[in-house]
Amino acid sequence: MELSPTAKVVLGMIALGERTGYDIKRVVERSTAFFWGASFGQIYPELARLEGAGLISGSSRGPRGRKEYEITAAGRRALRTWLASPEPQAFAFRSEGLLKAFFGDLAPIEDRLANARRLVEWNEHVLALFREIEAEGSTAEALTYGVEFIKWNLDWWRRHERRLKARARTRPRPETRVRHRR
Amino acid sequence: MELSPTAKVVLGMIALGERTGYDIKRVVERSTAFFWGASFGQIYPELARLEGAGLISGSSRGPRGRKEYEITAAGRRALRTWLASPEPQAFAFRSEGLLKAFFGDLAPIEDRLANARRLVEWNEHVLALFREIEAEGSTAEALTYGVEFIKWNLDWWRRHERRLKARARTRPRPETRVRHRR
DNA sequence: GAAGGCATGTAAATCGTTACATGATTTA
DNA sequence: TAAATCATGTAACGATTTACATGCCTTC
Repeated sequence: MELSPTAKVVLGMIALGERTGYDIKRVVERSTAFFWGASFGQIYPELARLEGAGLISGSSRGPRGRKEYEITAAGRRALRTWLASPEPQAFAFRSEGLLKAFFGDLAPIEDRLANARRLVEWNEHVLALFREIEAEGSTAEALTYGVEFIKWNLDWWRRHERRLKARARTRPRPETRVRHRR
Repeated sequence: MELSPTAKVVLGMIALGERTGYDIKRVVERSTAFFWGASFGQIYPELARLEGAGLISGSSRGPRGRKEYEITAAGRRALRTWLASPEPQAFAFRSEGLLKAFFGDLAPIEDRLANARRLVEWNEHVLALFREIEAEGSTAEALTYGVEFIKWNLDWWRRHERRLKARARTRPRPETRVRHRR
C-alpha cells in the first residue's frame, strides 16, 4: 500500500486526531507546511482515495456538512510501515535567490544587492512567524528545526549582502557584459 | 517575456557559454542541481521554446548531431530583467525525514533511530560530494552555501539522534498506540 | 566490431497550485 | 441582513520525473 506524498501528511494528521480536510489544512499550515505542504486541491481527493483504500473511514456528515474521518487498523498499519521504511527519504530544496546569486556576474551589483536585501527581509518575516507559533506553545522538534534553519539562512544572506557591499566599494561598476567563449 | 522555472537555468547556462542541452545538464549536475535542477525531459523542449521565442539561436548541427545554441540580444535582456526582478523569489523546502520525525510519536523508537541514522549518513555523503566539487576548484558562493547548509543539517540530525538515544535510555519502550480524542 | 559514452528527443504518469463554484453557519 | 468564516469539492494548467527510442562516434 504505497502512500502518495500527500497521503503521508493526511493519514498522519488523521492518526493524530484531526477529523476533516479543513482541519488538516489548518494544522498543516501551522506545523508541517514549511517542509511538507498540502493544498485543498490535494487533500480532498486524497481523503476520498484513502477511504476507498480502507485506510480511513468516514462517518456521516456533521454540522456545516463536515465530513469526519478516523483512521482504521489498516491505516495505522500503513502509516507504521511508512514510518519504519528504509527507503531513501525524499529531500528537495529550491531557491530562486541562490540561482540569481549563481548567475550574479550577469547582473549589475545594484540588482544583486537589492535581491540580497529582499531575501534578508523575507527570512526575517518567516523567523517572526515561527517565533509566533513557538509562543503559542508548540514544542515540536520540527519547529526547532525551522527556527534554527531560518536563523542560519538569514545569517548567510546577511553575510552575502555584506560581501556584495564590499565588492561594490572596490569595483563600483563591474562589467555586466559576458564575453563569449571562442 | 515571463521565463519558466527551467528557462531560468537554461538561459542562464547558455549566457555563461554552454552550448548544448547535454552540456547544460552536465554543468547543472555539478553546480545548481542542489537548489535548481533540470532533467533532459525539461531541457530539450525548453531549448526549442526559447529558440522559438528568439531568446537563443541555434546554429546547424555539430558533430554527433550536437545542436549548438547561443544567446541573442533579446535573450540577454530577458535574463537581466529576471535577475533584476523584485518579484518574490521562489523558495521550497521538502524533507520526508522531518515529516517522519514530526509523526515520531506514532512509531517505535528503534524505527525513529534508524531513520535518523540514515539521514546522518545521507548528509555525510552529500557533504563528501560537495567537498569533491570544491576540490575541483569551484569557488561559487552557491557551493559555499551548499557546504555550510549540509554541515548545519548534518549537525542537526546528529543532535536529533542523540536526543532519541537519550529518550530510549529513559523510556526503553514508549507507547506506540495513539489515543483517540473523544 | 562490440561496448560505452555522447546526444537528442518524446510519451506517460504524477504531482502540485490556483481558480472557481457552491452552500452552511456564525457574528457584527 | 450582510459579511466573514467554515467547509467541500472540481477543473485546468503547469511542472517534473522516468522510461523509452534512436542514432552517432570513439575506444578497446
